[in-house]
Amino acid sequence: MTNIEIARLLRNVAASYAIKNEQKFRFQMLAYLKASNAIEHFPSEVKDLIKEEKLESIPGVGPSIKSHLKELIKTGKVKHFDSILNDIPPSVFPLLDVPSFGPKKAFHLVTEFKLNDSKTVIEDIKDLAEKGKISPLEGFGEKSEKDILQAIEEYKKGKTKSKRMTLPFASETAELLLSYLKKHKDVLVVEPLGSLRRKLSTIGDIDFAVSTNNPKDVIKYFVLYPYKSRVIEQGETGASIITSSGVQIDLLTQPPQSFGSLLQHFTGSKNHNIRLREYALKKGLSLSEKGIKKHMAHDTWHMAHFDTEEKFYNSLGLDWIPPEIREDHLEVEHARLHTLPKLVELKDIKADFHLHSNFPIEPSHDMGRDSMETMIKTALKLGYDYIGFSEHNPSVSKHTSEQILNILKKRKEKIEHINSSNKNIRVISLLEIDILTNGCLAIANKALSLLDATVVSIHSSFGMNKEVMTQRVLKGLSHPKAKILAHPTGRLINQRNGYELDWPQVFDFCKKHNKALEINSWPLRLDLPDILVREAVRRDIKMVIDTDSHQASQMNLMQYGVSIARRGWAEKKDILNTLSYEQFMKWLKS
DNA sequence: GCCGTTTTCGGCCCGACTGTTTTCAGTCG
Repeated sequence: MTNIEIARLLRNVAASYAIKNEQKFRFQMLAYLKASNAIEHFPSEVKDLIKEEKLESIPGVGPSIKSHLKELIKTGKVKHFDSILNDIPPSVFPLLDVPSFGPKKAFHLVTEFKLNDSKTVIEDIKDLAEKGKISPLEGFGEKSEKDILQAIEEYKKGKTKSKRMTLPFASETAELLLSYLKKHKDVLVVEPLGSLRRKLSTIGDIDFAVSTNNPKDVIKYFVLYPYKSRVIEQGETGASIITSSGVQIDLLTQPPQSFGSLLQHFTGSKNHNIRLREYALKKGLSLSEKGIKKHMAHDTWHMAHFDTEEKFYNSLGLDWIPPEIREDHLEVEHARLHTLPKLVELKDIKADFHLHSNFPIEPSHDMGRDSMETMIKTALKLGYDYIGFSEHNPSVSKHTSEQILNILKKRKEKIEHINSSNKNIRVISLLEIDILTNGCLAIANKALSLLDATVVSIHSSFGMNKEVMTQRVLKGLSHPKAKILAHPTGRLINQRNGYELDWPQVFDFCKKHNKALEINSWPLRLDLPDILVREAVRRDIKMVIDTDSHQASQMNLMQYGVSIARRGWAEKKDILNTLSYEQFMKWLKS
């Protein structure tokens, strides 16, 4: 059973508690939701943690849920869960993925109409709404019946509660609206926030905070956005719309003197804010997007306002926390103790090691579009001191080993020529080499000896089981020339999950043998994922941030890789392409 | 059911919005 499946099961248990008696089981419900959320995003699989006796390292998993999870993995079911879930028709749960459906509404409709088929329940409700059978029910009306149809329509188009867009797509969508909002005279400051500001690799919906003294007109203007398809809600301080491309955009406003609190609140994450409010509550303070409320004598409250985020955090006795790490992963503790990491920044980057030029290498996979010279020019513009070219190895099936040797000799001469004629930048001769299914590198040692080092990666047979795949990767990486494992999980966001690896074993290997893991900045990869970066940082594994550019214009994707590194708490010392050329070459030959 | 810089017991984040109500319940972020 995967973490995602377990998380769903726990979510269903929480929903069942809410349906049975939300008041009575309020805290059980919250506890199960918390555990569900934590497990869904935890870097190690529950079944592995059980083996390693480390289940309690998941925040929100205590003695009770721990024993339930052990039972689940051992027997495939949990008596306690069954006893809770048994009273609830299973057809309630698929509805929880539909926007605007929560446990109560789903249960109400399922029992009212005796809808017992989980496979058809969404369609069944759609039929009932179309026939006008829902509006007469107590607690429902004409409008809510229409809203149900709308929500199901959007669900079927793919806007489920978990469907997310890629970071660059979200950035472009945000940019359009940003320039629209800035045209309004009462918009003093506008910032894209939420998951976009925290630089998640995927974005759910786009949030904006506006500083204004005239929220009414700003909101009116916002909901008139030409590319909107409809308005979801509209209030006095905020509104939500859906764009014609199906993206939800939320807007919240505050006057300038409270803008800091608004930024803080709207940036999230939800879990970070919950942690922060729990922390504040112990000091007798109550936090919201309006400011910090302090309980005074005679049951009165004093509200403190903050125009900047720094002042907001500082007034709680905390250092300002970079948005990328506001995920309730101990950052509040570190902020209190003044031990937050100094995260790596884009300006620290001095090199890029994963560049595909158009050198005629007759590669095994896609070739680059631009010449080495063009990419070098771009590298200089980006302020890099050195770069590494890593074209795919020449196709093995189409060449003899002699031909491969000749191609690489020519490439070596070319790079040597570049280095002797251009003193502004150093070029390292690398290659991205396939790790074959048997763990061998795709080209022979004689050819490899023409290179400074190699980047290695998996491009075939993704379906191997975890143990075999791990041995394959480690064997490939054990070659003395292999120094960097590129896009280590092989995932493509929204397209494929990547292969399975035994991560503790991979980390240990890298540490012992001086190998680096790549953080690949390609928008659909962003691989290593942030949670594995965090684990690598904890274990002092070195990483490199690369763009995997196939043309010069893509070299500015570096920013996304840096974002992922920052989300994983990486500092300058963790990232090898912050080193000087000499220091890096020393590592490369180590 | 979880958790600890007042606590191993007694707390548990906060507010907005909508629809259906006439003071609230449900959902969301």
